[in-house]
Amino acid sequence: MYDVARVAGVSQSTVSRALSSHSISALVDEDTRQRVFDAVKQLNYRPNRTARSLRSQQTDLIAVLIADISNSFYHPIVRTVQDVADVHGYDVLIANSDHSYNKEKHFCESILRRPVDGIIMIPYHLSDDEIDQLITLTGAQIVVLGDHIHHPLVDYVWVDDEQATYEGIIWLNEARGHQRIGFIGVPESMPPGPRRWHGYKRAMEDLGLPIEQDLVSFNGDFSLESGQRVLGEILSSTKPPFAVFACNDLTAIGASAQAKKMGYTIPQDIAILGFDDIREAALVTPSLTTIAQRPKEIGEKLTELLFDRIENRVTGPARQVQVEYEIVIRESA
Amino acid sequence: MYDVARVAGVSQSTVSRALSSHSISALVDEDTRQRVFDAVKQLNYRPNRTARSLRSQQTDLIAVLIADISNSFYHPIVRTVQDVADVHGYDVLIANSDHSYNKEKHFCESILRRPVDGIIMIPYHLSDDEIDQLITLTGAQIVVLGDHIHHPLVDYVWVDDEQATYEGIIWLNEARGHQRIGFIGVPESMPPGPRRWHGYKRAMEDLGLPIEQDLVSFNGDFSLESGQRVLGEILSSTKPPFAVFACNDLTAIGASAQAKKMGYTIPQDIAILGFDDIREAALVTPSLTTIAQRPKEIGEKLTELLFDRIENRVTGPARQVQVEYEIVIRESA
DNA sequence: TTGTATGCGTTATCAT
DNA sequence: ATGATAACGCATACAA
Repeated sequence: MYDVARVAGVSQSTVSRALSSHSISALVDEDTRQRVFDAVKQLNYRPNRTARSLRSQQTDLIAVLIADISNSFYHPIVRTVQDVADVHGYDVLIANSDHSYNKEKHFCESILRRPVDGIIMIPYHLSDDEIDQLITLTGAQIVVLGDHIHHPLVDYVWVDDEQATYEGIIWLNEARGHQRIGFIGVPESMPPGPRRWHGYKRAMEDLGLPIEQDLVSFNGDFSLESGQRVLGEILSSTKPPFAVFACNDLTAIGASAQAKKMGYTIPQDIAILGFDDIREAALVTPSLTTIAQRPKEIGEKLTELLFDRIENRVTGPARQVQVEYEIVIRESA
Repeated sequence: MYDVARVAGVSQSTVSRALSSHSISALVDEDTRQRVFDAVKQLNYRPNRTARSLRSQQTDLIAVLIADISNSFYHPIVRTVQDVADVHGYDVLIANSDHSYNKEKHFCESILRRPVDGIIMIPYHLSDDEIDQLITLTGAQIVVLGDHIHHPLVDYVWVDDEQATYEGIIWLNEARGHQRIGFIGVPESMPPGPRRWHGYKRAMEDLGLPIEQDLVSFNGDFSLESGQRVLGEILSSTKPPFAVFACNDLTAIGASAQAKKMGYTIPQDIAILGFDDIREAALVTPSLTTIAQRPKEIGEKLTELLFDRIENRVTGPARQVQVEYEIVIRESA
């Protein structure tokens, strides 16, 4: 910057002013600005973001915490975040939580050392208090996907997956005639799991259907492998025909593969309903009937909410944005 | 740091020394170090990485440039990079090039503004000169996947996909008896494309088989959609039976879907051979016969090479690491 | 409108 | 072994 200043025949602070985009015009003479720009070009000068960050306490960096980069559900979300962030001149840090509370805490530690301007978390196990601490300690804006948070400054995007699951189960009964409907879930500590479980339970109650213990499991972990394993466990204690709702598509696809491997026909012997509508859902055979989320829209909303706050367009209380879902009927149920 | 110094009853510079990990022991008295650590704990102090970066010219940040986060081929690679980087205390920036030269240049621009300690590029279109410039301008270490670079300081990991493709084509003929073998490729500007094309051509020559123009296309772009489109184009100008090699699995899966949609049977009417062995390859029906790469190993090697240099264990001339491939025989060919 | 001077939180050089 | 002190490259309060 000093070099630029020398070439342009001005002081370093004038260069700084000329280059700082937010203080548009007014602060520096048009003629001076031009000289500075010429010098910048001539010297091929680039501002150093590290120095700028140190001084301005702003990093032009956002972090995205997802469960796992290899779960396709997150791709359209992350990709949208990356693209929008890029337009705003921001870079994107991506970390995986593997649905683990410990890794989320680890993530917070990282963020404490390398402050970012904004954080997007999907999903998250942190308590309101922990989120609050993260905010006050780092000064970052936070937006999340999910509705189990109530912090005055944390905007969230949410999908009513309790109701979505409810409707899915009702549909399995009313449209497909299933009486025996199972549930492949995850431990209570994995956020969207319990909500979907409640939707299932409510639906079964409203339908007057018994919940068969043999058809219910919380041993999944959102992975394809866990779907295979859990369906195997179920089949070792009870026999088809039945239908089963899997907490996400990866699990559903695993369950489907396992059922096929054990010689059962889908959906005749075992009907399977998933959740998410990831790309693979349409690719597998039989293709997966599932409750579709709209990840691109989710990504857009999250990023919008975040930049609204990062760029100070919004300072008021937490906002909520709901994104729709829909049942996509394919072959597995 | 000043607060810590006050509590520990030492000077700020002593705190710095006590905390700087590379200057192990020796520099500061064990007793003093302990007092500092206690103070750090008591005050819940965290070093500020931005300030550290400004001073040390080291960012503890690496960037990974991939084509597209939604292509599963990259997931195990990226995930490995993230995990290893985390162990080293590094954060990972991820950017998408969409196989576009312009976006790669854009990426370089970003990196120029926000220096990183290391860069992993897969794939890349940049010329040796451009890479060289990136290195001298940013001081970053660079490692790449692919062998079309010759820079004295850029280590690379490579898979002999020319030979892999060659063997794949030979296999289609010798093991499966195909005489008519097509090629779904990409424009010459997309790095691994040409290498695979050469492997195909060499195999066809060695087999004494004619290359039918109607069965060859460079209109793909590594996407699923392009596979559908290109196979449609091929089918509009010639009729099965034939076999076709697709430049990557996504394209192969698209082609497979299109063939099925148009009423053809795989592999009887149209046999399909892919490249990569992404997770979906085993999931689709018919499951995809493909040339498997070892993405996890690729990720490990890339990260190893990179940190060897970042952490100054290696300073010599560029190293090359070759990773194996193998044909995975499933149902599509 | 421009320049001077200061400090953001570290690391590193130099004395002591 | 420790403590002053000077950068690192920039943004900004204040003075001119």
